[in-house]
Amino acid sequence: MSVHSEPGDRRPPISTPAQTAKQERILDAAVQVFAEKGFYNARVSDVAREAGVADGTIYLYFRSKDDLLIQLFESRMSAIIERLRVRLADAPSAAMKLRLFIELQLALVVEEPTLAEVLTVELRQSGKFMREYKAAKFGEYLDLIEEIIIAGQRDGEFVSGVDPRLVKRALFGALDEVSLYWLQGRAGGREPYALPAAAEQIWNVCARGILRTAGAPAVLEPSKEEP
Amino acid sequence: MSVHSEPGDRRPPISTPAQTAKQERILDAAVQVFAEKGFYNARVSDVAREAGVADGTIYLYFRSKDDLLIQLFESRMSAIIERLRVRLADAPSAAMKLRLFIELQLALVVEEPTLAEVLTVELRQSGKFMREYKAAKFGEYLDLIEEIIIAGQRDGEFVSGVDPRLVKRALFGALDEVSLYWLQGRAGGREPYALPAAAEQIWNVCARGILRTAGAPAVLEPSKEEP
Amino acid sequence: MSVHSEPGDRRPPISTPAQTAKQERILDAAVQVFAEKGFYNARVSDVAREAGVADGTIYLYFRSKDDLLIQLFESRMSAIIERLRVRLADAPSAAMKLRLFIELQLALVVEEPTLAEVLTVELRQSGKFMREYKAAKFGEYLDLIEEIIIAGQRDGEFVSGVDPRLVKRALFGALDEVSLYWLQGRAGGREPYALPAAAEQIWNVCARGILRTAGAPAVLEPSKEEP
Amino acid sequence: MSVHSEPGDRRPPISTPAQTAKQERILDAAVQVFAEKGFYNARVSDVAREAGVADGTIYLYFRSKDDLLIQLFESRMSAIIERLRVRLADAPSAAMKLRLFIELQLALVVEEPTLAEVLTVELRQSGKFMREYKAAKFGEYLDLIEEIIIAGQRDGEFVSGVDPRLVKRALFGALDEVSLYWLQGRAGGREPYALPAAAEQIWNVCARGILRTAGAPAVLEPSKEEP
DNA sequence: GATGAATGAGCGTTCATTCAT
DNA sequence: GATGAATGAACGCTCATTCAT
Repeated sequence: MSVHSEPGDRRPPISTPAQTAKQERILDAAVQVFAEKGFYNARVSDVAREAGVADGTIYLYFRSKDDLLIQLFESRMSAIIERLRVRLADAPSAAMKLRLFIELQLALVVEEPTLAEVLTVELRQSGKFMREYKAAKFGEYLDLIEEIIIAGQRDGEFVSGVDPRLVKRALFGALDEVSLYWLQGRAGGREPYALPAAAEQIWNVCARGILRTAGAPAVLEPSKEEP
Repeated sequence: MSVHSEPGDRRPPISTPAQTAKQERILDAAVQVFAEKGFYNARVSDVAREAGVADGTIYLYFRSKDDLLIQLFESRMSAIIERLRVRLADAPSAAMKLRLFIELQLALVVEEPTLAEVLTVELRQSGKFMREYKAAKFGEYLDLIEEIIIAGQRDGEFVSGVDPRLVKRALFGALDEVSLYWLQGRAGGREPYALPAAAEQIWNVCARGILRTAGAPAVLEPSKEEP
Repeated sequence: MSVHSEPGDRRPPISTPAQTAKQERILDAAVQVFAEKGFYNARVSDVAREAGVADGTIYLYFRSKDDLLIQLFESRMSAIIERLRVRLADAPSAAMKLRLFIELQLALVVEEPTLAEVLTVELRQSGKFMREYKAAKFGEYLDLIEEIIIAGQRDGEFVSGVDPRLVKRALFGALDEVSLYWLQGRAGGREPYALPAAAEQIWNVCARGILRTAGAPAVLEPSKEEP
Repeated sequence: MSVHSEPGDRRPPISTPAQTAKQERILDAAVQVFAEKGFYNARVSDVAREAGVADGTIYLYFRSKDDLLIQLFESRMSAIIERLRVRLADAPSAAMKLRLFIELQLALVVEEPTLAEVLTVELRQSGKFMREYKAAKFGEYLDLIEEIIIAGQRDGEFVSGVDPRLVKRALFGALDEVSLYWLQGRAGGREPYALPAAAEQIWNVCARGILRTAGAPAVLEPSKEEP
């Protein structure tokens, strides 16, 4: 498999006004198929069948199977980022933004588990070759966290002793793994914890840590009653 | 394979005393190759060449390419778990154990980055089919965290408001992602943070959270000066 | 094949009106190749080259190499059985039918020696696994003989002291071996007997036996002058 | 696979006085294994395991897997031919000899079904490459029949209108196929006819044919009461 | 002589991609 | 643009054969 797209590729991505609906159909089908079988075990013809198009049609909209995964990632991440941006704008403080981010992130997993599965599990799967492509949108996503941390530190809400670049990674990893476990438990008939409750717990740990100490409340109040 | 092959044909794993060195050679080679190319993009003959054996020799020790990955995981995880257990036994408190766990975990990444790469990145890659096999050793690994949390809650060191099953996942995910980013940055010429320093920051967040509040020190002292 | 493949993945046989010509091309090629090299020594790519298609194309029409052999057998035997049925319908008596069967059978070997070679030699070759598949069409073929014997016994033309199930086997075996020898002699530059003449002799032995006895003509007259 | 033995082959067949017992053990094992799985589906290591020797030991006694089959054939056929010769010498007439041949042949199948299976089924299987090797011993075997026929014709016992070269083939084929069916039925839980009774019927057909005619007994008396 | 671990050529099968219709 | 039959490179795995011990 060619990992890197050739510069001389003949088939440029198409963006006809109405026929992009078909491109979207293919992307939706890819989400389903990749979530079910994994990227490497999914065949292009599986995606085609799921999308109700011919195998060759895939190649009118995507350069390759790899490109399908990349565009899937770009497309879905853009929507998620946009949505998060809008929602986060309303939160009055960095703490509230961060808490909301956690809640929204896990809510997304509940609302669109199939998409979440592909984004969390299968995107890692593509290993080496995805890393270059992933960077753009994935970095933008992570920057949402970083911006919150930086703002919180600047405004004195957050301690300054932590590197925002580290925290964004750690928080993303925590949410990702918690989501993954929930998704897999969902498929395997296991139900370890409710994701909304998990969001609250994760926030609490982020906010106050797990050490029991005098003079500091162990848990923050729920978001609705926040002053 | 043709219609005629009996299911019982499978070559059982060998465990000759001295020749198991060859099995180990193959596993080491697999770590290198899978880390470099990813499981799905690695060919069995790549592993054979790296191990300095013929292709067919692989199949004297492993049932299939999949089995090679599974045994790799089992073998390496067992060693890591054992090592962690021994080191953690010395720590005097749950807090110290947890801090040590984080440090040791990230130290492992620095010491054996190739192994870490396979364990964090490529094992997720095998997607659906690895999940069953992964369970055993991976669960054992996660239980190391869970046990620390439970003990800490029982002894009053940790707050009781968090589900240990959730925390173990979240912490693992955080460490995993932080490791992954460090590993990838290493390959890509990027150097975002030193892993030992990252361990300290992660511990601080786990311990005290990121909220700046009066009456509680924002950062815990480094481990050497810990009472 | 890897662990992940669903059992239902199998490509079903296609039966597009015009493209079935390609299936026929492949079967013809398989007859040639199997006759020349034998089933086990023939490679799928040999058949593909002979048919003028790519290797993968074989698998658009046949599930496996084994399936190719099975379908070859079914297809060619069906045609032969049909042809025999039509020709045998005209024969006025059981004796004439049996004689005609022998003649037609050996004539087929002369007309289509390559096909005959595969049918007599190579089909036996697939050993254990063909036995189940062979049963259907092969049994139907043998029943042509059995029906003639039974009718002849019922009508008093044939002696009743022989088991039709035995005779059909014995006659088939005799014809098969005689054909095989002729086919091999053909390839090896030997010419032991003309097959049409052999048909007459076999019929004579079947009809009257080889014992010379008074009161019964040792040989029956040729079929054209039969009253 | 190399079909033809190279003239430069290094390993000449061995015939140490006592250790030939091991060669015999291997041949016996080969009979069992080839009968069970077929020549092409049997592995050399299967034969080695059955014989209780190491894989490599096979190659101390046989040049190749093919050679093992050839020597198996030569060895077993020699024994059978010798045995038949001795028994046939006692028969007083050509007719009695032929009848005895049929009886002995089918008796052998009952006595040593495994050997019979290999000889009738699996030897055909080796297709092209066996043909050259087969000739010698197989021809000698067939000549037993031919000699009987020729003698019978010369002495006026048998009609002269049939080619002995043809009859030997036809009779062999009939016996072979009848044996094969019996052997397969034996494995498949079917029991179509007893082989001793089949011998009598086949002899009757050979002797007198199946046509019912006045002035000639339809069935010959059993062998004990033969004048 | 006997062993059996090691070899590596060989092959059946898959599937991303193309292109004639 | 859409199709899907055709392509053929690629790869996992097998097993006859060898050879160091």
